[in-house]
Amino acid sequence: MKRNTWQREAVKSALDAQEAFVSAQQLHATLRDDGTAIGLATVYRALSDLAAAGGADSLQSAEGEALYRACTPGQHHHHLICRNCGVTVEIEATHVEQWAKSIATEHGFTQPEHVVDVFGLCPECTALSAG
Amino acid sequence: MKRNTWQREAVKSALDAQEAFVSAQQLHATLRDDGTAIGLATVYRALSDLAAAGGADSLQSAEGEALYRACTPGQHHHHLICRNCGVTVEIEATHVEQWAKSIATEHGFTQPEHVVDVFGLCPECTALSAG
DNA sequence: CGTCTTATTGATAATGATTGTCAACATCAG
DNA sequence: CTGATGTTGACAATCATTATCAATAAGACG
Ligand SMILES: [Zn+2]
Ligand SMILES: [Zn+2]
Ligand SMILES: [Zn+2]
Ligand SMILES: [Zn+2]
Repeated sequence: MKRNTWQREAVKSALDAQEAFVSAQQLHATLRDDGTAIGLATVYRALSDLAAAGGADSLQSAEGEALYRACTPGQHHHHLICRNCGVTVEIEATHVEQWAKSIATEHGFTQPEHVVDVFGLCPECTALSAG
Repeated sequence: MKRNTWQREAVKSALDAQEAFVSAQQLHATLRDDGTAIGLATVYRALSDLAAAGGADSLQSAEGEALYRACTPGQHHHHLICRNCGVTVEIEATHVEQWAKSIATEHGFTQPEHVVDVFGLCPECTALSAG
């Protein structure tokens, strides 16, 4: 049976406070800086559970790090992510969903899943890099 | 100046011989099994260079491993990949290209790039898992 | 409230892919 | 051929993530 611990709550609200995708390491550092003594392994476990339960989205950075972000549960969506500051916008991709399904079926593939992410420079980072 | 070595050639043709995405480790093992004595670090370097030069596609497995596959240079495309055996089909995604560009522009993001991959079970693996 | 079962924690070790190091080596222009 | 230097490969180092496991604490039950 699953128990409620302040650790899991702490991770959840620390994640809610982020507006960008963050790694387990970063979130752990943030928690520690805020005076929350919590184990690194616990943060990993909490994030993993959150993602599995649909309470968080996860993706891999270009370097292979696992990044997490709070999201509205039950809503399938994708992300537009600033590759400089990490700020993230949730986006709908209805056409892409259907395209992915049909392209898989066309080739006889079953149980299709898809990875769809768009990376770019957000307006602010664009302005900075142009300066 | 860049020099030609048999090692780089060996990696390139070993990659050409694969019909699925493979990791550097796997390719190194294959080469060794074929009697080609080559260093692991060299395989990593060769694959990295190949991908940078556009001679190979790369993606990250769900476990975060970097996987490579030979591809036709200059051709932007995406992949439909069997999550069981790794067999891969190159797919066009014209609509998705445009969607990615416009969704980025809509939100003021510049220099958009995108990660689009479809995973599923290939016909053969579907048959096996159904048995 | 006290007790008991057991899920959870967290310090630490272990894992495993990838990268850095650097002396020995091989390529190729001259 | 020969020298300058790009490349190799064995090995160590990194670094994110996972496994261990004794100690802890949640919460069901009486
Ligand atoms: Zn930004
Ligand atoms: Zn989708
Ligand atoms: Zn398959
Ligand atoms: Zn594309």
